[in-house]
Amino acid sequence: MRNVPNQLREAFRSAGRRLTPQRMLILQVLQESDRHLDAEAVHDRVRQRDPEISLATVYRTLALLKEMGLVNAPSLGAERSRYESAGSTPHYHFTCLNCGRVMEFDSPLIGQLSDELSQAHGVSVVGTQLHVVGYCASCVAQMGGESETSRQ
Amino acid sequence: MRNVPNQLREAFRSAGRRLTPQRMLILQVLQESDRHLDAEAVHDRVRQRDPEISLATVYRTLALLKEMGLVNAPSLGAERSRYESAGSTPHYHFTCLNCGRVMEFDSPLIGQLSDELSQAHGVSVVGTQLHVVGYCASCVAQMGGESETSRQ
DNA sequence: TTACCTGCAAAGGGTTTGCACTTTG
DNA sequence: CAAAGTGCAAACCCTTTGCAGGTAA
Repeated sequence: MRNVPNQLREAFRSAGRRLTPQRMLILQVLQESDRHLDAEAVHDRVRQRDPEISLATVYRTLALLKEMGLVNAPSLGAERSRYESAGSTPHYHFTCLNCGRVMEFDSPLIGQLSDELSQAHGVSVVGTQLHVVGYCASCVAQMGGESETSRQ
Repeated sequence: MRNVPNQLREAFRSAGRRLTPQRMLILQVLQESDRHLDAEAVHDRVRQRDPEISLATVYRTLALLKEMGLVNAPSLGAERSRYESAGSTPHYHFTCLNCGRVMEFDSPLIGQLSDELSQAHGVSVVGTQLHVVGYCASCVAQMGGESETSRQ
């Protein structure tokens, strides 16, 4: 467990977490992969180097890494499915990671994006879905200068 | 079961589906709600008018309505969570509705969109997720001038 | 009349957790 | 050493499904 980037060591230390071989391995697998992996895929790859590692540890580690900001979970807020009646104007969503508030918005840029995509790749766009996550104005204000990353 | 918009009737008829009271109720609840509801929330509301309706029916109906394009499920592809190492360039996806091919792309417009959102609403953007669906170039060519609209 | 639907209850499948043992710092 | 982490297996929870009895068209 040497040859570990100090930055990484430090990230764990300052978060009061331990840098275990399992965690390093999982992080490594994610870094080496160029595509998004689900927990099971991570588990499979990790087991090639450490057959003992459990799926539970993979889940726990992914959650931890995500919390630490070392890993992104594109399907952020992997909450249950939500539905809305169609037919209304297309709109996009912003979800606050702190308070969970969902805001809808729209922008002409999205139309531009469709056009750009059509022209560049010759595709025919039927629909777009945009999900932005971050912190809403009031949570930003409330958190002020705190450097703590908040839990979702 | 009269006073039903003919358009709706027709939508079901042409899809070879039946317009049952349960389905109408569910659709109605979704239309009346201004926020996204998960299956359980839909179930709760629907039961206020028909205590007999089951959660299974709600799930089946939501799937059907989504398939018919009458309902949107923002969390498209409610697949399992996927993870990627943070720090890599953000990328977005285009999925072809015909052949299923997935293409990744990127555009500066997305950055602009974040900026726009930040300025307009004072939010702090952490990440964006864009999913575009449509038909890829080769499928468009192959399908030629067919006018059928496809389901999302 | 007959597909298609519904309710019920059980099964699925991804994710989380309790527990006893191990390991990091 | 004490606190954190791990493996295992059971528990969870949302969602799906098999079945037998309804029901729209």
